[in-house]
Amino acid sequence: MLEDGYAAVSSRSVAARVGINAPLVHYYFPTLDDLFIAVLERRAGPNVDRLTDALDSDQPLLTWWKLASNRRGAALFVELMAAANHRPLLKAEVGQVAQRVRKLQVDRLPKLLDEYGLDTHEFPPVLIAAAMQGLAFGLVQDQTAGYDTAADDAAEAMVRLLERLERRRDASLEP
Amino acid sequence: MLEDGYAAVSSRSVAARVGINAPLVHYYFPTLDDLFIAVLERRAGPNVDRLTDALDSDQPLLTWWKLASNRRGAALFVELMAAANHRPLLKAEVGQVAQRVRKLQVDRLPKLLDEYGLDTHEFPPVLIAAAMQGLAFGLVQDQTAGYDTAADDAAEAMVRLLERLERRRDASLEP
DNA sequence: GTCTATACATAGATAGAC
DNA sequence: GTCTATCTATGTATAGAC
Repeated sequence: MLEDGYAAVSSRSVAARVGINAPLVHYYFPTLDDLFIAVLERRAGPNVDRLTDALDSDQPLLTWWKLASNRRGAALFVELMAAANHRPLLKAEVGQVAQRVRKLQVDRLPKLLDEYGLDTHEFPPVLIAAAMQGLAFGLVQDQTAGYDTAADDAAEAMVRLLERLERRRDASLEP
Repeated sequence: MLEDGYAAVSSRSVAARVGINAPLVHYYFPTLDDLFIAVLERRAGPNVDRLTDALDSDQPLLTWWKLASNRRGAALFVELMAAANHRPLLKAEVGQVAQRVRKLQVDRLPKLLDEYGLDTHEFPPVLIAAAMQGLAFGLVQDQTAGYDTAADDAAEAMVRLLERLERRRDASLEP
């Protein structure tokens, strides 16, 4: 899926990779939808756990940012998004995962933003959440594609910005 | 492509839509790569022009934001990204377009950010550019998928934030 | 330009032997 | 569980008539 795109995932290609025959893939996953959904499910659980840990860590925003900047995760996400566009069952699953993640973030952000000294009226939690995810995704996508070095510069600037915020939070929490 | 994903774009499916025969598609576009690249090229030109106009308008950031929030554009972008993952020729074209857009943005942002009263040291142009694109893309993607209303809330918050910035710029430009 | 006919690869999925 | 054999649909692409 990462190498050749979701369209290259077939019972035959999967079977060849694992060294079995195509019909056996259908024995475990009756339809390809089942297989795609299984891929999503297997990733979703651990990722939600990692996000939870990040938001509970010493440097919530910075740790979250690094998590969201994972290249494999972003690449897989593109494929799942594109695949979901014409696989209704998969689309519903992606939607459920997205909601769980968003809820987790929005529940914890009000307290965190306050600690960072950010005005939640000017920067609503839901906007911060979308910005973190969207920006990380966009930068990683650019970096992976290797279009130019602008994305690298932006990523470094973002890390510096978050480090400043973490220092500010530390200072306000332990005066 | 928007309805069923890039994988559903075949000489047969395209021909059926336009009411011609499959081989005729190959007459105009020898390979499918040529067809995908033509789709990209036809969109790219006008979009770069629209972005240029936006950055030259009365409300540069707000106009740019609305442009970046276009649903059709975002959906098409997902498909082209995913398709480009396993079509080297298309990938190179996407890369060139991305560079042109990024350069346009980064060239004009320093002056604009100054007018908006934003410190370019704290918020480098390349970071702002990536944030605008990434955030808009993420929100539109969520909205199109219809996962929940969080994306709508975030989009509204973003527009309000940008409107405040535009007012601040107006005040500083015509005192 | 546009068509029919066709070559050839690969897809999803099932039947049934072992 | 795992296999072989197979059905049927669809894909990219080309040859060659009109």
